[in-house]
Amino acid sequence: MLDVAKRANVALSTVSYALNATRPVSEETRQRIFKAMEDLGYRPHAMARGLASKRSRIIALLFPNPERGLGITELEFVTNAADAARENGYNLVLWPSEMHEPEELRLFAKQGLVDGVIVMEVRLNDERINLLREIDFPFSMIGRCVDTTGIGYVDIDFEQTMQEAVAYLAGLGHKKIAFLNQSQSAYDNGYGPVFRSQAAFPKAIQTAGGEGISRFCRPTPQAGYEICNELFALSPDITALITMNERAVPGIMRAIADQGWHIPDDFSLVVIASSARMAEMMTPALTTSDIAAAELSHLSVDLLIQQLEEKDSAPLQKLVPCRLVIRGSTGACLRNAAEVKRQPLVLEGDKIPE
Amino acid sequence: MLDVAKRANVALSTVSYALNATRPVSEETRQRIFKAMEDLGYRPHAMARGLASKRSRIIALLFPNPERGLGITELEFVTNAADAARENGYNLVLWPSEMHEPEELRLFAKQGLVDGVIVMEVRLNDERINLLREIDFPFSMIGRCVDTTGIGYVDIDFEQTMQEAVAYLAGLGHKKIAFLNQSQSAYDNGYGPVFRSQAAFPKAIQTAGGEGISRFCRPTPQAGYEICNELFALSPDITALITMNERAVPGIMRAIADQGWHIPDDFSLVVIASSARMAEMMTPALTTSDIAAAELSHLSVDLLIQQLEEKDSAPLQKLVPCRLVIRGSTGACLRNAAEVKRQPLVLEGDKIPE
DNA sequence: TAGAATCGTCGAAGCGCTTCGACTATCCGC
DNA sequence: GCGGATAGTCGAAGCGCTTCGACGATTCTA
Repeated sequence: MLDVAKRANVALSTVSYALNATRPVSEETRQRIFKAMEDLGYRPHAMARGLASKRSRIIALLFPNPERGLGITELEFVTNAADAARENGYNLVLWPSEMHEPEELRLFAKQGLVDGVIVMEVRLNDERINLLREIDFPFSMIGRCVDTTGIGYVDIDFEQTMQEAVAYLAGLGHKKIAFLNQSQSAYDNGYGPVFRSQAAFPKAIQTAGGEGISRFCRPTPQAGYEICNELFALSPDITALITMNERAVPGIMRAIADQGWHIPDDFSLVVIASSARMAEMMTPALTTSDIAAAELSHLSVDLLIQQLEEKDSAPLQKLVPCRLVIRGSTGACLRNAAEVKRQPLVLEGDKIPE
Repeated sequence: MLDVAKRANVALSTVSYALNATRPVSEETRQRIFKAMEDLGYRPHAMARGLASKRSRIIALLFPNPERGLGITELEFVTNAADAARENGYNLVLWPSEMHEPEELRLFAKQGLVDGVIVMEVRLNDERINLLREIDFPFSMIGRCVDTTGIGYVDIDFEQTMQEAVAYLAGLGHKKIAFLNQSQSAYDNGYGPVFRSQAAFPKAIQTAGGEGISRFCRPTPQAGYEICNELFALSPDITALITMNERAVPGIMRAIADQGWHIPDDFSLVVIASSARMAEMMTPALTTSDIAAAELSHLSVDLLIQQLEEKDSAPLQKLVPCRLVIRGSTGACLRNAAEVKRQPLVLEGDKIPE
């Protein structure tokens, strides 16, 4: 840096000002400095910069153990967070779940390596959040806890998402709709999506009219199979099912087939808070309500960085609904129609070149 | 740190020596120092440490755009790399594909933010590797290029993986086996897995006896469907198919069903370089050869760090075969048997609690 | 038992930046 | 035409660590 300064005939500090725009520098000098940097192939040293300015321009993503779901959505979160960070001139480090213990987290926060963190898979009552608040460490959330006053978050709009899914099915003529949530234990542990969708379902049913029935279900095909069998035995008049349990889907489809029903003519299936990738793997391709992972992820990063750079601005909070994508697993119920016109099978996913 | 030193009645430097074990410190003093650190809740500042020592203890993962495959494996790579880094006292930053341009990469390497990088999805002739070699920046690879002299890598052992898959099918009595690779363009672009598996297939067939036929296929259900139809028209005596093309699988299964064949009684299907998650989503659950993503990822990190810490040790190179997991999509071919005993349908994936 | 080797510790000099206070030159309003 | 802003620049003091050379105190060796 000293070399750059010499070559441009200015003081060391002026180079710094030109670099960070922290103080005005005449256009002419600026040009000269940048030219010198170019000539010398100079790059400011990240560590030195971080030490002196007390801002590392690194943020951390508190990443959960990828256990539920298919993992594609999680991957999208990660890659998009890294992208968003990069666009803002930041770096993104991954802090795996082993670091989420409050004590560990406190230590890492104190290390000064990162300027702030993004917390994923926030529980309704999350001790990580409590800690971060307590030590006044900057953060934003993907998901949200109960008391969100004064902190920034983005989350899926479960109400809206559920509303749309139910309305769509009701519009198709379905009168009795089932909802298969994730596991009871996830609900008991205060996992937000399970809690919120569980609450949103009856509301949506009420709005749309008709009848609803909901169940929890462990994330396995077997569990999906069993619960659906129970459900169909109890209420054979169910004609459509909404689930947020990706892992159970093969079991659900199996149970439907066991009833002698054909999707979508006899039974409609929609998977919410899912991903397009997985929907396209099934036959028929599944109607889903996809998580806008890229958008959520980008937003959460922007939120945090905004908080980091302008301390005055009120933290943003935003809900993003899932995007309903209609594929081959939904339609009007023709189960008891005299003459059934079978729909052609939909093989989706042919939009990706190569 | 000065406070710690005072409290323990030693010099600043002695605290540093105790912390890093760079010079001997008497057990007694050490105890006193650590006690003082504990009392004061002291944590060394990562940036300062990095600046002074010229080692940031941060490594970067050059992460590809997740386009092919289902993304689950990629996710495993990422999370396990972060874990492995943590276990070694390192942090892992993600460098998305926008940073892979040689010029970008050169700039970031110069910034001194990271000590080394792990390159994923290495092509046979990869300019990122050429650059890193040229500027003598520490790195290791997941995958490998053509000339691997003197550099550390881990990769899937495609020969072994293919060998096992073919041998397994041959052992079941299959005489004519097809292989559906990924796209021709991936092959032309020098994408290692496509290239190596393409070479490994005929070899494996030769070893096992029997007949083989292979095709490239774009990663879409539609493409899988079309190519299989061609294949079956050409050689109706094919009784088993191996594919490395996850995205094409629904189309493949559809084509098999269109022939009136039933899996696994009439036709066997195995997906190689895949993931358990996806196999369990299909009905029947698919026999796969799973990528040991966790192992590969861990190894690549260990490799890099070892290189970083002891410059003398020769770089390790290691091939890890995929793990063949037999599920419901493979069996002896009963297609022309007089009396067919249909196998019970396998619904897998019920091993994950909750 | 002298000299060498080793152990444990200290003080000080940076690492490559940012930022603060100070200084000069220019511009404005009245 | 004079006081007070403001633009543009400089020098120096750190940021919180590591590491080097030095030095007294032990222990070992012939």
